[in-house]
Amino acid sequence: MDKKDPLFVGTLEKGMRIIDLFRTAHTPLGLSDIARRADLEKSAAQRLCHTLYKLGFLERDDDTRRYRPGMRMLEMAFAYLIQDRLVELAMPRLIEVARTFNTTVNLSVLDGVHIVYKTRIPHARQAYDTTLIGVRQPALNTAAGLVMLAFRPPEDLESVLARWQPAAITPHTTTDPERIRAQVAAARQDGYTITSNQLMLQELGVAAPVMGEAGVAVAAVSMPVYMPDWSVERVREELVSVVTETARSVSYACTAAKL
Amino acid sequence: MDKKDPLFVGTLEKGMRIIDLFRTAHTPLGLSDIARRADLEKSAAQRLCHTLYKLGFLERDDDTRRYRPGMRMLEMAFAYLIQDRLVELAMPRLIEVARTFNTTVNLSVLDGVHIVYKTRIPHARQAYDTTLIGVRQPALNTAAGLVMLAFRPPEDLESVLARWQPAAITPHTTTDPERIRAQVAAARQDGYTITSNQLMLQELGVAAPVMGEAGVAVAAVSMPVYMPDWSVERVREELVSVVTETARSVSYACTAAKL
DNA sequence: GTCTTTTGTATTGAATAATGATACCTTGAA
DNA sequence: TTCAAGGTATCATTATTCAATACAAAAGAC
Repeated sequence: MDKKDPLFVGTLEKGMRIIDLFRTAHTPLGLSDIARRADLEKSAAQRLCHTLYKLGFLERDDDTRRYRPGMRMLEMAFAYLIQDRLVELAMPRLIEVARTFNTTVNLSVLDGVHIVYKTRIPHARQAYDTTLIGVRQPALNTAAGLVMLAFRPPEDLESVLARWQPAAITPHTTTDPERIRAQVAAARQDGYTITSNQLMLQELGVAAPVMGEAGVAVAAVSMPVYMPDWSVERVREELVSVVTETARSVSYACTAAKL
Repeated sequence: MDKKDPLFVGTLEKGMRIIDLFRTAHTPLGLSDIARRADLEKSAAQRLCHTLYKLGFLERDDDTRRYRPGMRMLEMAFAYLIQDRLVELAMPRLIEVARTFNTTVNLSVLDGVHIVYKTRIPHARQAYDTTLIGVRQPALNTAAGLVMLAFRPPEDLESVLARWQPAAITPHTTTDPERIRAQVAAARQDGYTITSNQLMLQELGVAAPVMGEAGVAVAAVSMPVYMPDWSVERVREELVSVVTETARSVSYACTAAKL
């Protein structure tokens, strides 16, 4: 953050900034476009893209001359996940649940004002981007985010609320801080939470916390389902016990593994 | 590759080299270790790691002072996959098959002498690292790799054979080029191939090619199963039609989408 | 189809920013 | 406690990146 950090290698940061563009730009990008978006001189963008291309972190459409993410970016996910004990412990349990109840099951963690999906076992027909790992979503508009904040120190919630920039993604997206506080409080009581129509119409979410040591949530197990097949009532009856049990099972495994 | 490339940004390459270390080092690494493995001066490693850490591409265990992959590395997978039409088209079909036949289903592509898994729908109990995307495996020791090479120009196979460094990962791993040639030829006849005990004992693999335009394989659908539940015969009877049908279905979707 | 604008590519001198040597702290093993 | 190995901080030097520029090649406008 501080520009005067003598150990900070600016060139590397610029390169990563280019890579990072593709998290939000879901389409190939030309050189000028990249330069503009990453706030770089055209020549800098040229050199950095060229380098990333040579290294396999970017691919290039020779016709349009646009760059798009390269397969080395996919391989980085492996490098990350292979060291993630939490996912490793959770995986078999999530698979089992997905298979038994024939639903999608997600594992996510909190990161700033967002949650990030670490694992998704896709099972139903759903939008492509909701089957992918590494997705960021606003914590306060997801069941997983709310339930994690419910089982973390209150200052975490306040911190997220303070930095939160509410956006009404659907007509039913909650944007009122007070309603968020109420829902988090309820989640703390219940041990789970259910959301509806937050980021996508017809979508319901149910989540329960994975607890680490010190009684603090470190992750959340969540299941997305869709209306009209599902309703809040049916979720409460059929899925709440599933997510809470799964989350608890993962929690046990974590503490057993001293994680 | 050429050191005299005037557009090549060495600093960026060094940074990416550090990130890349974690693809093979499946454990946290200290600074000196990183410097050694990436062939960097200690001070360079220090600066680059510091930068990657600040950016969230590395995390740090404050006790051991070791670095490990950061969550931004996971998010890069999303950036990659969100632009991958092939995976997008294949995903619902793979999910469907996994659900119906209650098995794991993988989609992989060829990259040099390796295959890389782009999607895995995990379904059975299996080793953690075989559930992760972005994994690299030697093409000639996987059903997917063999079947892709069977439906590509012969020079591709020769090229891979030439660069191949056979390693007997299990006692039954094929290391004889002639046997590989024979198996690829058979795969071309049959439209599928079955492997056994190649990279893991008790493991069987069956794969069929996803064809792009020009009648060339662009990917492969594969299913791993395990003895003694499964045998080559049972795979032939029950799974061959599944993988070939799935692969064909994905192929159709690809050509329909002009991919 | 021609003209104009925008985008991509190649080259270069200048100076900034990365370098790597070194010295100083820490940590953990002996 | 000592010592070796690993981590951190600092700084003069110069190799590397930088930004300007010129050229080429597309893409749009008319």
